[in-house]
Amino acid sequence: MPETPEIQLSDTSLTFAKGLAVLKCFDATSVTLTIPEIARRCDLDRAVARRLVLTLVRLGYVRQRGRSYSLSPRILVLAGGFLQGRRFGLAVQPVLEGFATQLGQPLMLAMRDGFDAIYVAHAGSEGVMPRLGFTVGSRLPLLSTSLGRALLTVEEPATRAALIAEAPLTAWTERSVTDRGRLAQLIGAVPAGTPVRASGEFEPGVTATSLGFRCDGGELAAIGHSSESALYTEPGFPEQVEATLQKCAAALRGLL
Amino acid sequence: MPETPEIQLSDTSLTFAKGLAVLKCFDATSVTLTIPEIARRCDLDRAVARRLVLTLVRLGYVRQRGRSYSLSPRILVLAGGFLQGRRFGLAVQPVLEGFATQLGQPLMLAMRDGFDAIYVAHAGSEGVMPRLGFTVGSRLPLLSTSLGRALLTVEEPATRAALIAEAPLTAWTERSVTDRGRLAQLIGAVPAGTPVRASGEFEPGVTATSLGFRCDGGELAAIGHSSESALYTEPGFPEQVEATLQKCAAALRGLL
DNA sequence: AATTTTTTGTGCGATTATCGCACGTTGCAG
DNA sequence: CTGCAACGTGCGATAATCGCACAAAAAATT
Repeated sequence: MPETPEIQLSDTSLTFAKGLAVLKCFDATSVTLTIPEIARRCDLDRAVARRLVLTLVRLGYVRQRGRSYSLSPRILVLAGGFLQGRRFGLAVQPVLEGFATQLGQPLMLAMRDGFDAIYVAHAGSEGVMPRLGFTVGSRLPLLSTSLGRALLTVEEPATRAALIAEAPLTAWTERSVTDRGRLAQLIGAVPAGTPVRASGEFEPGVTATSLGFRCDGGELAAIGHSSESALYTEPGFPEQVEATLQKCAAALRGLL
Repeated sequence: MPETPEIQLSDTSLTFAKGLAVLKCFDATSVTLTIPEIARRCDLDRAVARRLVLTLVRLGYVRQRGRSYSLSPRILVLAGGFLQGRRFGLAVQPVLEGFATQLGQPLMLAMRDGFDAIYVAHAGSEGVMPRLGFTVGSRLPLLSTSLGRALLTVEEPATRAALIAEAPLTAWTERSVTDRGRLAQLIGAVPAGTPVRASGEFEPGVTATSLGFRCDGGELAAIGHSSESALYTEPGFPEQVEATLQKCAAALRGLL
């Protein structure tokens, strides 16, 4: 199990949970939804879904256009609470930008959330974003990306093993590693702070190197670099990337 | 009134609204909160606050560390639904990046949310972000920034007047315009598509130019540029900025 | 260090907000 | 124009929520 909710069963608010499910069902593929659609997706009665959606409308998180509903930019304010509270704008982003321009290559930062790695920041994004369409909040598969695997290397051994055993394992390309045993070999026992490389497993022709690190506050994160695989054949390039990642991790360790 | 919720009173879920208030009270200045603090901020009974927070913990939106609670990265997934749904990663960001590098200057994109302008994207952020600490989801005052005022210029005249009359008006610097009458002169009657400039009103020594636009889908947005005021004395620079903003707005109009 | 005072965590019954059925309506297709 | 299906919404029964009261912990005071 990824999180340890310590089994707090029924002193949680059911209505609130349903409401959050409604909010969550506005995802990347569902820009606008009608009330019946929402009810079906969340397995709610139409009347219930209606009341919850109207609550979101009244509070400004959702906009109504005729009979269809869509998220309003206000949802970003919630994310802003997280980002600004941890000083992503003031402290993290500048560090990332600095090392990205020094390396001349994009860098990205991710944190784990359950079975996913979540994109939390990036710098020098000219190359990577248009191709993959990543934004803040994008979810990456934990086991099929170097960022995700790097996050695993700093996890407690028990958690690491559990995640390798249970996290979804999809074949994205023909080079994807789909054998959990092989994954355990790759990242099951490496010491924390080992750079992780993946070539063409998630996206053909793209190689990525990532480094997980444990922050002073205890938070886990991973920084990564992604570029065309060809670049990695240039002498010294992999070493340069890894050195930058190490320095960047060291700089970020105290900030989060 | 900014939004028109059309007075849907009591077919909204009270519990859900309270839960969202709890989620919202984790803002930039409150990274970690205890249950009693949350209860006080949201004016809730401690037991109620507890149940709502534990719900957030169980669903993974909040992390518990001893007696204090803080947002988890999962909150970004909600924002990701908005960002990816509108193709910010795939379509919007590349356009922004393109024009930003062409101009050699940072560009930023904002949308209105009530009395605030909300930062939704930026490109070429080396200069502006470290200084102001803006992130996706940052809230800017509508009347005191060029981005905010540009958003007003594309609003319906009635809404525009209402916002000029009612939106908060804080003096950020000594150059801030704090007279609503003067603001009405500046932006109350200009035609949609007029660039808006502000010099040192929000931040001393910084001049910003912004342009509001109405997208094909009806969404309102504004793109802006911000730089040291000195740059604007170079001949041709203001014109170059405005031309870029116009082209960028035209390119974005069909995307949102 | 011991005691007082304040603050916090949580069980339980009354009450109230919520659920989901039912009906009336709207949009769509034949 | 008619029939059908999907949708929006009032209302009573019911179950989830509220907030009090108590216990425990922490903090402040003596």
